Amino acid sequence: MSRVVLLIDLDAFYASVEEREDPELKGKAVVVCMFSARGGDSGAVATPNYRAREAGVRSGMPISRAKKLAPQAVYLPARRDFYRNVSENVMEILRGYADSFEQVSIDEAYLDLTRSVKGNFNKAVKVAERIKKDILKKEGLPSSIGIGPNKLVAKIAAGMDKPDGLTLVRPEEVQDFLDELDVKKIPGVGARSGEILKEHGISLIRELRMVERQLLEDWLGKARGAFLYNASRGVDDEPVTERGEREQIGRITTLEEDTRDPNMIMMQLDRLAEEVHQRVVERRQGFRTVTFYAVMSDMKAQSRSKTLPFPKKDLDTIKQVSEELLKSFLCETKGNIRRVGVRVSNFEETHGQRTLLQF
DNA sequence: CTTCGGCTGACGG
DNA sequence: CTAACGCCGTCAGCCGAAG
Repeated sequence: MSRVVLLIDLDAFYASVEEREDPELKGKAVVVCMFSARGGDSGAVATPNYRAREAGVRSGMPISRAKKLAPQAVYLPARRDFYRNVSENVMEILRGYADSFEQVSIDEAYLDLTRSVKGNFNKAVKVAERIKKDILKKEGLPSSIGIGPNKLVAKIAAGMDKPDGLTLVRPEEVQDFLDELDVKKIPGVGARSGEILKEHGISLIRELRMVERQLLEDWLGKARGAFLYNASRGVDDEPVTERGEREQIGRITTLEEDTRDPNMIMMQLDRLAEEVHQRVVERRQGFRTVTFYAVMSDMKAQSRSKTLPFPKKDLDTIKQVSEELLKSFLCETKGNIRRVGVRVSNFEETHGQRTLLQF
């Protein structure tokens, strides 16, 4: 029996939450922004609502550019903690419908319904309609749903009819559905991979399907090549499974001005370290790796990391190691820094630590 | 040989 | 003025060193 997989995507999530909170925004173009510490319009668009998208505003776009396209829009600062809370409420609702559940981001989740609808896609559509009504009623948020025999197809289907859409792709329809789509519709094919495929004369999934696996691996790397070989055929065996805990915890910020003054940078780094530490404390494990991250004036990113012999969980370790990494970074690198960040990873249980330190 | 550590870059929300 | 521009997180690839 075919699997039945749903991908639920909350439409323009941040903007929809703001619209829900302030009815005055209804009917207006709304752009939720991440403003940097530089003041003015420095920063990027997090989420434009669909009205703003009509004007050409897109996620990730500089705010200054968005304002040229949509000067009349309402520009709001992102309230991420608030959105995270709303997201948790929505995810709890969704979980209740699923045989198995996988949250993939703040606004997206996969549900496997194979058992509960006994492999019947018509029933799955009914469930999807109920889910959409449910989150609209309980949380006041619109959503789009894709239904397919696997995560890949469900995800692409969800993007076909937004906002407030519902798209079903039955197993027997998968190949026809995919064939005429642009390869960039495949999740994992972004600007770079799309460019490489284009250079080889490939723009449609139909054309991608004609390429030998080995060739795709040569062009795009072993893993991506193999993935695309399967994806072009609608084949995806990835199970819908609950995600574990984060593997990295990090914070990054934009400096008020580009600099390479260690004192200025350390002030920010200490602040970031404290926020990272707060989140580490909520976790029962310690980290072994600390990474210092810098974006230079030319926007190029670099990082330096250090792995400790034993897991640690204290603030001082984060501060001291990141300072040490910053110092050596400044020695080895020229040019001013625009953004800095600190990240911890490589989580491990700390309990065995004492005996190992005895030596 | 495999695994780990360090780093970069692509990708997505 | 050679474009502008956040803040997350995941994964793969590559390289050299270590086991």
